[in-house]
Parts: sequence; C-alpha cells; structure tokens
Amino acid sequence: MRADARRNRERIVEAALGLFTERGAGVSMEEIAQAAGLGVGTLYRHFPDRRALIEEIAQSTLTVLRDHLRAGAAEQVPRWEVLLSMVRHCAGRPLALLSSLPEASPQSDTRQRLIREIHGLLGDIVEQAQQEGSLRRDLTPEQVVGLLNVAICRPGARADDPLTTVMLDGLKAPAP
Amino acid sequence: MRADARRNRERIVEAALGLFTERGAGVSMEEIAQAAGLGVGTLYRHFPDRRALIEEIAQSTLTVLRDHLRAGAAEQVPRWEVLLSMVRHCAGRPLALLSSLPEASPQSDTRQRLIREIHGLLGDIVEQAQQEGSLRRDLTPEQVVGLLNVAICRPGARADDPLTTVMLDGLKAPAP
Amino acid sequence: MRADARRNRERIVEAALGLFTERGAGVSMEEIAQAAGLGVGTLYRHFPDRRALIEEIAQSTLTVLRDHLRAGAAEQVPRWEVLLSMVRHCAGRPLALLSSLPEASPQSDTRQRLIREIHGLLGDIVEQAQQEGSLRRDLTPEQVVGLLNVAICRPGARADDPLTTVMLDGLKAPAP
Amino acid sequence: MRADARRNRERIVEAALGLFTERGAGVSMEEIAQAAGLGVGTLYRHFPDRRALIEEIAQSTLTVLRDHLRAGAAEQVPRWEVLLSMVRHCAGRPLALLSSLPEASPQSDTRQRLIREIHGLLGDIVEQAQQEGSLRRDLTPEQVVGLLNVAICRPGARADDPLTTVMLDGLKAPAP
DNA sequence: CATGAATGAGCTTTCATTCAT
DNA sequence: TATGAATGAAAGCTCATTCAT
Repeated sequence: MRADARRNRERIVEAALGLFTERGAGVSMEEIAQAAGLGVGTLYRHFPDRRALIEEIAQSTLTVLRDHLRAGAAEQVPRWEVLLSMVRHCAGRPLALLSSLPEASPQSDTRQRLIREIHGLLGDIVEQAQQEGSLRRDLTPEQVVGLLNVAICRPGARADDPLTTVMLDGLKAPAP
Repeated sequence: MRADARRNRERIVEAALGLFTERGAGVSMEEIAQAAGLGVGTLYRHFPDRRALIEEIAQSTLTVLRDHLRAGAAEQVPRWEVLLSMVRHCAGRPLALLSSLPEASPQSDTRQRLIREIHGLLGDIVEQAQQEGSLRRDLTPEQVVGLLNVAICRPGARADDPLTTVMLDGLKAPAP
Repeated sequence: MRADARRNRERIVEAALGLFTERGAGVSMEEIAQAAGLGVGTLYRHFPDRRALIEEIAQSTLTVLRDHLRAGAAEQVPRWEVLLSMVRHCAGRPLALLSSLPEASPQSDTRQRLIREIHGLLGDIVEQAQQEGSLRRDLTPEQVVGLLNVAICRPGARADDPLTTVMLDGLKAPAP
Repeated sequence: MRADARRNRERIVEAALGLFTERGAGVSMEEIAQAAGLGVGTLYRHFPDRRALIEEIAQSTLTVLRDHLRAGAAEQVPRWEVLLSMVRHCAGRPLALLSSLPEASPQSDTRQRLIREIHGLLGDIVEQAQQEGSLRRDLTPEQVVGLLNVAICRPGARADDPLTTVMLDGLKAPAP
C-alpha cells in the first residue's frame, strides 16, 4: 500500500472516530469523508461499506487496548495499579459507543477474538488483584469487565470524574 | 378525548418506550406504530412529529420520577433509604437514553422545569444524606445527580447489578 | 331531505367555495369541514368524495350563471348591457379556478350540459351584440366566452378593476 | 461544476417548468425527476428542497424577462413597440403560475429585487408610452403591470390569441 | 345521524452506495 | 486513482377516506 493511501486510511478512521464520539451514530459517510478532507469515493475505496469502517474503528481501538493490557500484565507493579492505568487509558474512548451503533451488532471474528483476548487478560488481572487484596472479591472478572465498560468507556468520560472516582472506590476491597 | 383514543395513545407511548429502550433511538415511526398495533397515521394524530413523541415519553418518565422523589422527601426515613428507593425506581428506565437522543437537544420548557425540580429535590436529599453521615461528602449534589444518571438510568440497568452495587458502595461515607 | 341536512350541505358548499377561492386547491377536507362547523364524517355523508364536492360547487355556480343568462336573454335591453351584467355577476367568482383544480378534469355529464347551455346562451347574446353594433365583429362567440372566462372568472377579479375595464373597452366595436 | 452536472441541472429546470406549466403546482418531485431522465436523489442534490427548485425557476424566468426589458428600454423605437415585444416574449410563460404556487409565498430577496427591477423598467416604459400617446392614460403603471401579468403570463397564452389581442386594443389610447 | 379517530397510500426528503469523469 | 454526481431504497409526514363510538 502506498504511503499516501495509508495516510488517507488513517485520516478516515480518525475523522470517523472523532465524529462518532462527538455527535453519535447518525453521522453520514459524506461528513466523515469531508472531515477527513477526502471525497466519498475515496472513503469507499478504503472501506467497502459503513460497517467495514465501524469494524475498523472497533478493531483498532480494541487492539490498542489489548496491547496496553498486555504491557500492563507484564509489568512488575501491583495489579491495582494496572487497573488504574487501564481506566486512565480508556476514559473518554467510547468503546461502549460502538456497541450502541446498530450497525455494529454482528461482530466479526477478529473483533470477537480481540474481545476474548481482552477479557482473558483483564480476567487474570482482576483475579490477581483480588488475591493481592486490592479489589473486592464478590465480583467475577466478567462482572468487573462489564462494569468498567459502562463506567469508563462512555463519551465524555474522564479518569478523574465523579463516576470514575466513585466506581474505583466501590471496587476497592473493604478494610478487613 | 374518547376512551379508545386514550388507550391508543397510551399504547403508543408504551410501545415507543419499549422499543427505544431495547433498540435505541433509530427505531422508525412505522415500527412503533406496528408495535402498538396501529397505523402510522394514528401515531401522527397523537403526536405531530417524532420529537413530540419523544417529548411525551420524557415528560411522563420524568413526572413519575419527580412524584417518587416528592413522596420520598416527605417520608420519615434515613435519606440513604430514599436514595436507595430512587435507585430501585430508576433502574432500567432509560432516562439517560433520552438525553442521548439527538432529537432531544432543544428541551421544552416543561421538560426543563421537571429536570430542575428533580435536581432540586435530589439536591436536598443528597445534602441531608451527607449531613446524616450516610453519603460521602466530597461530591456536590450536581455531581451525584450526574453520576446516578449515567449509572442507573441506562438500558438494561437493574437495582442489583454489579455496577449499581459497586456504585452505591462507592457512594457510602467511609467509616470514620 | 331534512331541513338541517340541507342546511349542512349548503354550509359545506359555501365553506369549500370560500376556502378554494382564498387559498387555492390545496385545502384539506378536514379544513373544509371545520370551516363549515362540522366533522369530516358529516362532510362525507353529503359528498362521497372530494371530486363530488368540487362537482357540486361547479354545478351550483354554473347553474346560477345559466339562470342569470337566461334572465338576461329574456330582457328587453341592449345586448351590451346583458354582457355587462354578466361581467358584474361573474367578477370574483372563480369558475376558472375549477378548471385549475386537477380533480376537476373529467367533467360530469351534468356539468358539460350546463356549460353547453351557457355557451349557447352566451353565443346568442354575443351574436346579437355584434349585430346591434356594440361588440367587435372579429371574434367568434367561443372566443369571447373563453376570453371572458380568463378575464373575469378569476380569484380577486372585480367588475371595475383595470383588467376588466380594459377588456370591455377592447371588446367594444370600433367607432365606424 | 462538472459539465454533465450542469446539463442535468438545466434538464431538471426545463422539465419542472414544463410540468408546472402543463399540470399545475401539484406535480411530484418524482415525476419531475423522471421527466428529466434522472433519479430523485439527483434532483435533491441540485435543489435542497421543492421550494428551492421553484425559486430557481422563478429567478431564471424573471431574469430573462428583466434582460428583455432592459434591452427594449435601450432601443430607439416607439414604446408601444417595446410593450408589444414584451407581450410576445411573455406569452405562454406562466410567471403568474409562480405567484399562484403556495410554496412561492415567502419570496426570496433576489426574487423580490428582480420583481422590483421589472416593475421599475416596465413603469418607465408605460409612462413614456402614455406620453407618446400610444397607451391610454387612465391607468397607473402598477395597474398596467398587474393587468399584463394576468393577461399574458398564463398557461397557454399566445401573443395572438383573442384575449391578448382584445387587451392590447383596450390598452391603446383612444383616438382624440 | 354526527363525530372524530384510524387507516394507509403517496409525497418529500435523506443517505449509503455505485459509477462516470 | 480520486472525485463527487447519480441512484434508489427507506424514513418522516400528510391527508383523502373509512369506520367505530
């Protein structure tokens, strides 16, 4: 793939992610193309249809998250710190938004694989955090993942906003 | 208004609320009408356009919430109980959805008044809960309101799901 | 037909004629019914559909015109006076409007008969006016009829407005 | 603008003008598009909505008329000839139709300016024709304009049909 | 018999997608 | 190859007409 083609592809993904985050699922292909400084034709050269574009956004966002988690998993710090780092990473990235896009429903294999990977990594971290005594024990890893998904991956979320703070406090293991 | 007309109106609101909750803001008027067992024309006789329908849903949902809060405010129980009762009341009612509907942006006067009333009532309850020592003190009433809005008024929320539980624990005043 | 039924029927025709004249062909059946102080149902009891209502308006307007022409034909006055009287009668009655209503196109037998009668009467008057030397001779009766139709049977026409005046002057036989 | 796009735009205007002239204001956008050999979408790409299309037709028709009048105003011929030339130009162009289209009511600034210009030019010509003794003096320029509007700018008008002929005769100054 | 609520075909408009330039 | 014009299916909305009250 030529350098300018790759640049165009990235511009499109960026523009689309930005617009979806700001204005929700109703943004038109035309607008996305314009925001990327391109014509619709070019957009369609890179993505056969709307779902392909959304899929791409999902995959790239999830890939970055997975890589972040992999790095965290390998680090020699308390698991609670790893969780915090993930919260900081995700805040304001509307992964949740994707699930609210009707077009996103039938997930691709790649995406499902990424999600499984993430759940796997996060599950381990959660379990270890519970063992190290920093995370409350009455939740399964799946529940923690689901909860974090709603709490931090929403449009406008910030790592230090009240909901995130309260959530993290609620997740801490109670003093013995 | 004739008895059957009133019944149909209610059916429409019910159907619309159900569909919006389940499938988001993209549901077509045709589908709503069908779900209510009616033709589109009937829907439009009751609500001049899509926004009017959404407005109606918003108002009725908010009115019920306000009445619930008024009743709670008058009761002789700990304020923490009142908050819990509100959480139970709201869980699964997608008020938040309404604010995420693009059509909802320019809110009607009535709706704004309802929201102000609710914030007022809730603000008092929050302050009193903080004074009685049940609710953590480092949040303003507005923050608590916003947080509850995201946490409990979302599609699929339940009063006893992990997110709600964790959030309530995070909201409790720390042991002294 | 009961007295009140006849009254309702007349009210409807009146209301419809008024609204068509004022606001053109786009007026809805609902509006007509309301202007007549009735429900749509009642309107439809009197007229099976929109075209029937328009047909009725056409027939009644044309009948009045025919009767006026019959009376004029029988009078002992110059034919030019009879033409003037007809102009005064028609001014502001938008017969022409009817032909501009798309629904009016396939004319009923009754209407065609009325129109033929009117053309017959008017044709005689025109011929006689030409013979008495008051009306220019280079036009056929049909042409005069068509011309008067456009010139005086339009919304807003008045017997003394510029177009009517100029038209009548143009119709006068030139001084010998 | 691409060559084919311009061509299509012109086709649309032509088709719309033709259909409006023939069948009145009720023609659907679908039909107009079809008559132009295009899909509706294309029509809407060129004109954001129905009113924009009508506005365009109005403006282009009025612009041509204004240019015709400007040219006539500059010529060294009797003003009566200029009026005749305008009559010939307008006959059969349903400017009047435009004013009868309900959608046309709130006229754009450009349109109002064009109309004012036309009235200005025509007013001068009328006054001068009255001074040169060819046009009757008992009418104001506005009245002449209004009269010409009804008489010659109607569907089906021709420069030599009876109504036009009679009207021009009626407009001539009477022999002294 | 009067009423006005319900119906649904049809019109306007939007937007994902295709295709000529 | 990039562009943006053309397409047409689908959504919102209106209104002539029917039918339950």
